[in-house]
Amino acid sequence: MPRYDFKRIESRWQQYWEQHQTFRVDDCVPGKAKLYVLDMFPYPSGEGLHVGHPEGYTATDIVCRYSRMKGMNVLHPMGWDAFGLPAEEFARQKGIHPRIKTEENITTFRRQLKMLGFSYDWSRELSTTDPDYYRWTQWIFLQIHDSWYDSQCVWTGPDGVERRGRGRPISELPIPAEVQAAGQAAVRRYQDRHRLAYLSEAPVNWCPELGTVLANEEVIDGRSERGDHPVVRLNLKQWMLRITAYADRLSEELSDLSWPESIKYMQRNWIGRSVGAEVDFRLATAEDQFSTWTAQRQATGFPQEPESQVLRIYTTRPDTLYGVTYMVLAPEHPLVEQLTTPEHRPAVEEYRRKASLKSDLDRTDLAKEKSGVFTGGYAINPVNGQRVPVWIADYVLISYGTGAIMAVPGHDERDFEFAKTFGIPIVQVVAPSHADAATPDLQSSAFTDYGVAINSGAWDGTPTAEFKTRITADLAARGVAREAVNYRLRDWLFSRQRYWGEPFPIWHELDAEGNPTGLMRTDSVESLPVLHPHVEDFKPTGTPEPMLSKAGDDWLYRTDSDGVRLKRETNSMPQWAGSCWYYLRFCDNRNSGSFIDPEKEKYWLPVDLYIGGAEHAVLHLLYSRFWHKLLFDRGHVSHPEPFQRLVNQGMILGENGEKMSKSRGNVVNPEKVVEQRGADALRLYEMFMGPLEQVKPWQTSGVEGVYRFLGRVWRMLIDDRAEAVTLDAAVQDCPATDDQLRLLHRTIQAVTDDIDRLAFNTAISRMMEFTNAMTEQSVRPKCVLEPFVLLLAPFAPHLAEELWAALGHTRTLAYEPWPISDPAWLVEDTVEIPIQVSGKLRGRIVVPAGLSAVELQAVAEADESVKKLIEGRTVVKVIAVPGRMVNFVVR
RNA sequence: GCGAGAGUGGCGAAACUGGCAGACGCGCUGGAUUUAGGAUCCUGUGCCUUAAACGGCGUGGGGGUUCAACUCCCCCCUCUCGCACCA
Repeated sequence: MPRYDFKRIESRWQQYWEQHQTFRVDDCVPGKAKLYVLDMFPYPSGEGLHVGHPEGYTATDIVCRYSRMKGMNVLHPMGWDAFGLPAEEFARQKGIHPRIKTEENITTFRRQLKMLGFSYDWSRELSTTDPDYYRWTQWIFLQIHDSWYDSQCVWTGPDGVERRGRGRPISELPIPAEVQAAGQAAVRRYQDRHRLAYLSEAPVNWCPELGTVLANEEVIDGRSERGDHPVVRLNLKQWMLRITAYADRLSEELSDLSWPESIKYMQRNWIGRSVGAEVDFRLATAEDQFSTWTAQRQATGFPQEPESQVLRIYTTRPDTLYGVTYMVLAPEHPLVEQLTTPEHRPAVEEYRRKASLKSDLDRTDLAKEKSGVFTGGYAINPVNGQRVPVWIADYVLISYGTGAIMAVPGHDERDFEFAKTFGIPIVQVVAPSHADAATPDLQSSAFTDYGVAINSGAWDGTPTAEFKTRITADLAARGVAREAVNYRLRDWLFSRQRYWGEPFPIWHELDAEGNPTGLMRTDSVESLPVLHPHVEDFKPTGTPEPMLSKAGDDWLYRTDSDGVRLKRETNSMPQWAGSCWYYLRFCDNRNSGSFIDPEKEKYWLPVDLYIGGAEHAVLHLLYSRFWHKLLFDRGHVSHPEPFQRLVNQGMILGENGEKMSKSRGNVVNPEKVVEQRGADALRLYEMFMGPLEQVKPWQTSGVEGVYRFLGRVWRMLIDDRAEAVTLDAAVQDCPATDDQLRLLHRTIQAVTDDIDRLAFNTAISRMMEFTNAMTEQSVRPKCVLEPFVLLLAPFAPHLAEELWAALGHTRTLAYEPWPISDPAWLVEDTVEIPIQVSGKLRGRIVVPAGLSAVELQAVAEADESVKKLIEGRTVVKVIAVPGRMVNFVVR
């Protein structure tokens, strides 16, 4: 009667774990090593769980269950990244508050995850939408807002490492005397400009339909990624976080992390550090002013900001200055107005208008032909006094470097293309350094390699690398250039106009007429969280006016104790905010006095193993590191990095080998699989499919396979013809045979090694081999089966618990010691050795184990079958590898 | 274009440091049990030749190193992912 009834078994043990709080973990347990294993917490979508979720979650669960059995104190939490647009869109369509829909979705996700038997400590559950949680998200924002970046500060952190650059309290920002003299308001404005969270007016991607600005990554071909709505560029005042201040540390400190190289590469690439020079070109308004200006510069040096008559460019190739034949400004560049001559004005205006409608992403589309217009203006090349025409073109971005370039078509692909399109001269100033190298054909493509200088006056013959540093130094001495570092990374646009995100703890001061003065105040820490206001409907305003501005006056306005009238900030934070620090809150999710207790932070952090999809390579994982470093600088956390080891699970494809999607009709619903074959079967199958990090297609027949295996394990121990759950007659309390012990210990060894390597697929195959061999035995000793059940437990915990109980145990096996393999049983008495003749397999002999090379050769040579193989041949050489093979090399 | 990873049976895959290629599972062949189906158990299963493999060929293709190569080196092809006017 008791077939393998997974429904009964799984619900029984899930109830047991819940009732006994089996996986509740204490903080700071003395004498036990800690292990913090983290899953990327899900966005609880209305769709419910996807088969991709249990893949990573099962992997971490195996590691956790295994590590507990090895005696470690394991933190394994789960929560919800639940702010975001979908719930708000739903609210807009159905008129139901996003919180209600969000809670409904969380309930579904929680039920589905519990159904899979993951050993989470559910008492640590959190949602980014809980006021108790986002209270601290707002608090961290205030920490960022209260900080400035002192790039010169040299200091030693609690990790004992000396660093340059530190986020420091704004109160410690040195205020220049002239600012101080200008009064309190000037000082406050000065501070605001230096904060790590600041307001800035910049062109952004505005999506009227969604009612919010979007990050560049969220815009595809001028339309929103979500919903495919049009996106326009608007100048809007937005909150920015100064992540660029941390660019160097974010890039450099990657090297100590155990992360996939590809992810580190992507982050470094995203940060995109480049070293070059800023060079000033005097505008050619009147020839004679150039010499006056250079003489002046020689005396005063290179100024922080260029004068109004000067065009500052950034280049990584100052060695090609003699090859400059034109210059390009981004269409938005402030000097365009001044440079444009009357006859070129209409064309320039038209070009600027068109460019303003394109997003950065559109403009950087490589497939596009180069475009641009001549301004009519000229600048003077500081190396040789040549007049150079100045163009505007959208291949130069205002947001990178100085928003202006010197163009060297001979040695830059983009400039080459542009020069070809507009018939601008191309001058060669670099030649290949090897005399025998072919002369580059500058009619067909640019020569971008390093080489030696030519056509560069006295510099001719200087190698590129040397030339770069020397000419930069030379121009710097003349006050017209300086060394400069640039980053591809931009400051993080941190505000959205949505309702369903964290409100900012910021107030704007109003003057007597009710207009903003530009000065701001923050909510006190005690008054957090800033809760969401009631709004009548969730329709976007249709203007860049944030959703929160629909709130009533009681939420929007107040008068401070000093009588100053204040208006609330009505933007909200992006979804990344909550996911930036959730791993910290899991250590101490009930703390009402602080975002985390320092003792607990010190105990649990950093995360030892973080498993999730690669899609967060540069967003979540970079933002999190940034926040963590700021908290580190401000003394709130003790370790400079949050995630020590990162593993990316590979995507699970549909049965047809394509990405799973509703439109392709190849989506597998994990809940259905659990219903038909059980949670243990789903867990086991997802781990058996192949290596964790590999992309792999779903095979329903594969689920059948592991399900059959679970049935075989069941029948290996349980009499499935009996009425109740009874051990099979073959399972006996007797000593094991040598063969059985060898099998057991080999399996223990292999499964243990495989879990350590996260090679769960091979671990499972070893357990299958064990089961196949043991099932053949008519007597199956308990002392062999018990350790096996423990090995199975991390993979198929429900079945393992049930079998453990059937074996007579009354308590959960979750904390039973992990079996240890006895080396004595890992060695065989005899081994089969392949015999090769000249490298080809020709036979096999059975010999005692542990023979040395010399002994093995002697035994092989004495063997009759081997003698036959080499009969009549001349053996030139014999190679014997102990335990492996013998090779007779014959002529 | 640049960067990274990967190409092994009909399919998912294994092979740790160069040492028996294809473990384990799916599928398929034949059989047992069964009224039948299902379930379960047993058997075989890289390809070719063959009555049979103790023969030949086999890890994307070509070359090389080595007694020995999926593994190391060189060239080429294909696929996946990431980046892609960042001066």
